Amino acid sequence: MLYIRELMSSSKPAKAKTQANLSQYSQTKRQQIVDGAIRVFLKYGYADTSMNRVAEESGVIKQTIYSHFSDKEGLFRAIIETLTLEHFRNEFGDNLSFEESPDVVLRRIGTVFMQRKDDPSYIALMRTVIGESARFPELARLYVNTVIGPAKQALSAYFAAQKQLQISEPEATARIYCGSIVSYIMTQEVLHGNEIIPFDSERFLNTLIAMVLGQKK
Amino acid sequence: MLYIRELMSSSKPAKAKTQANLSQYSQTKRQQIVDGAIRVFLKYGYADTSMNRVAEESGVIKQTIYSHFSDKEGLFRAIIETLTLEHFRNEFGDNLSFEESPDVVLRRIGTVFMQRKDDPSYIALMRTVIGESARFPELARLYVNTVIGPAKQALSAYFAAQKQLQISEPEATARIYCGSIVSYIMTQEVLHGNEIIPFDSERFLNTLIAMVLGQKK
DNA sequence: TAATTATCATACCGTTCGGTATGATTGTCA
DNA sequence: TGACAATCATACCGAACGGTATGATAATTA
Repeated sequence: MLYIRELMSSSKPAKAKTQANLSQYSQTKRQQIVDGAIRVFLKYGYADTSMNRVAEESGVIKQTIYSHFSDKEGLFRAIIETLTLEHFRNEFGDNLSFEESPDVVLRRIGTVFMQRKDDPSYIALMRTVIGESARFPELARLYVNTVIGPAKQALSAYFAAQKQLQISEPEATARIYCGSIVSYIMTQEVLHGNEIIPFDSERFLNTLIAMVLGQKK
Repeated sequence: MLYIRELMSSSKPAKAKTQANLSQYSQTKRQQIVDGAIRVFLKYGYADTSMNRVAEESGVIKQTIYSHFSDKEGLFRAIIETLTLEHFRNEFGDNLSFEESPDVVLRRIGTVFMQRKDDPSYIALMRTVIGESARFPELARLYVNTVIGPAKQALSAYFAAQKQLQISEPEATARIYCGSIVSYIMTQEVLHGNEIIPFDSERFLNTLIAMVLGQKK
């Protein structure tokens, strides 16, 4: 009953105790738990999520959760790690072409980025990671390392490579570009500023792109 | 025992029941509660703050809290409202001079803004308002209305007035300017990115200012 | 000073929490 | 099919929660 949780910690591919996987029956249950926990944790935050509610939402009994995860913290960490890694996969897929003209590239990655504002799970993840960044600083750092860092790095390298743009501070420029969009989403969606101080997202993007492309050395 | 809480709701100046204020003795206790509650709520968030802990931190008995505030939610709302209004007072004090040259003005407000990254209570307030923005959307909207809105509006008006800058989108530009700095603080301080992806704040500001001043029409 | 009012100390209420125990039931696989 | 592992149902544990009751003490005000 205990060795399951060893296999699952940080979702390593299993260590071949008897066979490869405790396939299907158990894995399915684990996925149910993860799916349900994602919904509940992202909706209510860590402190206000009860394990009873997770069990209910997952369609699983509480003991089953504790046979897959050590405790509430372990489950929460696993959930946030999973979501963070998923976001990494999607962030700057293959949008950073060095051959197309910069305005096309900047607009495409800006648009893709901006689309996240309509994804409730993205909004909820931002809120949760930030909201729990005092209690779970290591999860915040994971997010920085996995999502923000690589995105910033990739865009920074792009700016540095596009000599005709004459960008003397590629990293700062990359931070400004991404940060502006993040802040826009934060204000309009996370903080519900939508109806209070509305502003068209395309118009915002246009200004931002013009600013980056038009800056003097 | 009940009329105290009426007087205090939203800190209106009292309705002259017998006299003006229940001066000192009671007011002092209320301030103790608010001060203690600020520390506790900002540190642990709403759900993980217990009224016992607030009482302990405030040096006051639990019943005293409930004679000044209706319940835990009422206390939390009062605390966040207080802090939000305080931030409004300080945000763009008198830094938006229309007579000095734009680079001086932009640098000054940028520097003042950026200094907030070293203020733990500012960091904690950001974290709390965002973290609780699902449970307390009206507090998030209050923050937008009171802090973000006016700041954005003032800077936007400034950009519109400085014709020589040829800024065709003053509001978007104001959002980019403030949003970049907020995002910088968010990444570096709130999410503990300081040691992971360090970047000098002055260098960041220099790039941002140059970008805004140097943008083409 | 006398009466009023707020705070104190302490104990309590019902509920929910994270986590566990027990034993029956179901799925997996040799 | 039989043996074993995992999930189920249910009940329970001690602790902590938000909030209240009671009665004594200290501060305010008339």
